[in-house]
Amino acid sequence: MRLVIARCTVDYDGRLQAHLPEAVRLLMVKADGCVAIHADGGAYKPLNWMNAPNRLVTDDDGWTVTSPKGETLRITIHEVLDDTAHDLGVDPGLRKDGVEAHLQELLARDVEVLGGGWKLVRREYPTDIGPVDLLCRDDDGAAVAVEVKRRGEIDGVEQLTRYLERLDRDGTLRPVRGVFAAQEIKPQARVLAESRGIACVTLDYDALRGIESDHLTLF
Amino acid sequence: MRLVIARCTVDYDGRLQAHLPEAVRLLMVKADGCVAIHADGGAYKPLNWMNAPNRLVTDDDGWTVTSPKGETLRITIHEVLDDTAHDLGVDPGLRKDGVEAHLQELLARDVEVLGGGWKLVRREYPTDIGPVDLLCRDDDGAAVAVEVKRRGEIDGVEQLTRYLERLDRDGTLRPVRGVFAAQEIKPQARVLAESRGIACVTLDYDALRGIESDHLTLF
DNA sequence: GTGTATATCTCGGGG
DNA sequence: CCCCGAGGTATACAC
Repeated sequence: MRLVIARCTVDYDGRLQAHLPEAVRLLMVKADGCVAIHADGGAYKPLNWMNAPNRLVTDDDGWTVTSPKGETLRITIHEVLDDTAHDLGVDPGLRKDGVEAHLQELLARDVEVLGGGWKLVRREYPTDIGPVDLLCRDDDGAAVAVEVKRRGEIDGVEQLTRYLERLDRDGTLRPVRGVFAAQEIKPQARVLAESRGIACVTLDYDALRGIESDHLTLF
Repeated sequence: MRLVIARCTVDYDGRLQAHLPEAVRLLMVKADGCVAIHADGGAYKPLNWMNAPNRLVTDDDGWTVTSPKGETLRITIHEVLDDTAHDLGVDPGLRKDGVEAHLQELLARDVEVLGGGWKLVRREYPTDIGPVDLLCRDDDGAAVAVEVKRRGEIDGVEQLTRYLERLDRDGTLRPVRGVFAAQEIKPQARVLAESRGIACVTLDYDALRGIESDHLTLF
């Protein structure tokens, strides 16, 4: 991600036409090529932008961004006040479903729901391709990776499979079993999971909440 | 504007709950207090954000942002890779050309584009469920309600239909015809409109501007 | 303030 | 690819 603070004027011609008079602004260029021009206010929406894919050409006076759809964004740069770049890597992504987030939290508190004597090692256990929802140890001390979903579909099984493949390279964990836990598991996902030796568990959200309530009442 | 590149995890609790696992991201704090968390891709929308007004409190482990509406954004900062701040000043603002308001304005000046002898009664003619874009009288003095859109889709036809139903209750206007005017009209919208006796007109923005220019040159 | 309509809406799912 | 629907929609404007 490249961040440039510059005094600039901007002209956009595409779905409409827009013009920004000369002022100091932030120019943000992301790794996927998208460009956004931010003022120092006005919520998160930029004044002007171009979504990926597009082509950025620089010259002595500024930048020209063109998209395959025929949009053009011309940024005339009068003065550069700062210019930095950072490699952020691929983001593991947002977990946005309130129910799913809560499911993971509830399950983390009561991993014994998955098996008697199980212990939680940690939530969001990191691997180099992203975090596993839960890493546990079963009653024999064997490692178990758990993927939690609200609706269990094939891509969730694929995701867990990739994590298992990574975790299995760690000698302190190997062998790592997998558990696919969801409120509802699609038949195709169940077939795929079980063909890979991944256990499927159907979660009862209300029952988990009930368990939570019981624990809370203990205190 | 403060720009921080940091390895962080994020939890939002408000209108929903959301969680971001640990990764390197851009934290943007604008002068009005709003906070946005960007990954290195995915258009201009941040992964997570908090609009102004809000309160930002920092501690040893990160930031806590709270809004008056009871939302909280917790940013746990594991490592700071960069931290800069710039005073951008107040932006002179964006000038747009070609949005629906402009189309409506152009058409209001030249309602004869819709039919010879037509007269504008008023723009934004009020009904009890919202304003009609244009109310006109045709060459026979009959009332015509015009809905202007940049892109004519089904919901625009529904909107005009609701207005027509209201206007038709007014004895001084009844019967009221409808015209759906847009730069581009989707086939489904056209079919629905015509099935309801609503005429469709495709607008040529450049031509309307040309007409405007001609008028201007007359002065 | 509440309500309505717009947006370079964005973003994701399904056909 | 388009169509359709939801969004932590945000934003402007009228009542």
